[in-house]
Amino acid sequence: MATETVENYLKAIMTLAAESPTREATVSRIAAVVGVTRGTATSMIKKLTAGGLARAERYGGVTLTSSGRRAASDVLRRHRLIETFLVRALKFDWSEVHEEAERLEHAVSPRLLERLDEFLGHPACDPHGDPIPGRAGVVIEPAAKPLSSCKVGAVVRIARVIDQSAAFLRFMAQHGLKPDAKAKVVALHAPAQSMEVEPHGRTKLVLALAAAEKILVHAGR
Amino acid sequence: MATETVENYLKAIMTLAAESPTREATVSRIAAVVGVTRGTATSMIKKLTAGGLARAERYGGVTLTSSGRRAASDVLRRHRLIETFLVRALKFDWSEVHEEAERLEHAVSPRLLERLDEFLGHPACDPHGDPIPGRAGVVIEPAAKPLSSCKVGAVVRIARVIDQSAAFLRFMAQHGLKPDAKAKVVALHAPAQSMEVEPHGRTKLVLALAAAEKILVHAGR
DNA sequence: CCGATATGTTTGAGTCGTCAAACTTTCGAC
DNA sequence: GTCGAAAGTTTGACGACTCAAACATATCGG
Repeated sequence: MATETVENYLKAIMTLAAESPTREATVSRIAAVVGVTRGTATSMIKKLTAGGLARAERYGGVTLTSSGRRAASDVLRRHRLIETFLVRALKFDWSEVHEEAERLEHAVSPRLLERLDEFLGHPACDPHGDPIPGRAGVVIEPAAKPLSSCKVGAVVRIARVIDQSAAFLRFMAQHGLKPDAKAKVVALHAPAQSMEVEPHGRTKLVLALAAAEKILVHAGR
Repeated sequence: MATETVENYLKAIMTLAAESPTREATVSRIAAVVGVTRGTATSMIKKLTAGGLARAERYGGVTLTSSGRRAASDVLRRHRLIETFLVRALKFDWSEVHEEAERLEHAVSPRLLERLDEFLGHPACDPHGDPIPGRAGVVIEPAAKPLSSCKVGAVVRIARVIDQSAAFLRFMAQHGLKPDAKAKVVALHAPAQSMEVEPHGRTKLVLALAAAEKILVHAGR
């Protein structure tokens, strides 16, 4: 079994890869996500490659091997099932659960995890709309595009919230912007790098495009 | 915040002290409970005393200071609330929860812990009958005596099961010997170091006195 | 009282994950 | 094209925890 630290690096690499499928994960980004210096990340990545979990060429990007992907999606499965459980069963606010899950994900046994999954009725997504990998490591990434890419007048349904900082999530919830909620793009202010959004049945608000990029949506109807 | 390792040593010292209030915890026993060599335990205990969590005189026993006791009962509180939650909410068998809790106890935040406590209705005891320390670190050890000390004919109510190995707990449950269950001592075989016990409404069984020592009971009625 | 054995301590070494700082390579702006 | 900043790597050190093995002390049976 991979150590807790290794699991965190794997998770970081996989989420970075999912975040922008164009570019591979870089040492700097991995270091930033895990919260260590670049040097530490380099040596840890060396360990991952030695263990057959990742591939990296010198001064190049980092990718997971298939066994690395399997291990990483297992961590993600644990993380997201725990988040779902905390929200659904223990009535946590979705802004609180990320850090809790960050620690718990390394302490749950396979048995406990399956119990949670069953208890929750095998959910497909966590409270932020992130897909929960299956037991076999299969992730179904629902096709969704950033809110920032939507045109004025578009009606959309929130699919997923990428930025999971507590402050951002509280702000989102306050305006009714949770997964499955509907909203309309009412204006775009290119010079100000912002857009105006009206959540269904709520007062409209202004979002920086940088923020709107962290919100994935389905074309609504 | 004490490190996970430190927490485990504190827990070991406190449970050893509670187990036999006559003798102080010894280095060997602590090492055995934590699962390290004596040398390791010695140096760790030195660290505890340096940190003001324990007192130990050279070649003498180990005791917790008041702040050590507070920290230790906090760990115990977490451990036992988690066990209770796993059994009550997630339908785990009481023989399965010890190891789960052993890992989870280091990963729950104070916030999550209070949520659990509330969810469970502030339970006083865990599934094994072990008292759950209060938030302030107060432990109410219910007066109970080992089953092995009971006379023939005594009717008792199970208070607490000290031996928490999965095999022993499964055996106990199989015979209806769980906390609050009633049983009668039907015979004592001193030469064989065993006793015969009849759980209420069940067929009687033979227990080694060493095993009966690990079962605490109230004088029944 | 004495010695064997159990118990406690010290030492030297190893692993894991980390940092700071020096160093190397890459890459984009000019 | 080159030069400087950004990104990646290496090195040496450290803290936390552990072990094995040599050593010191205590204690119990006779």
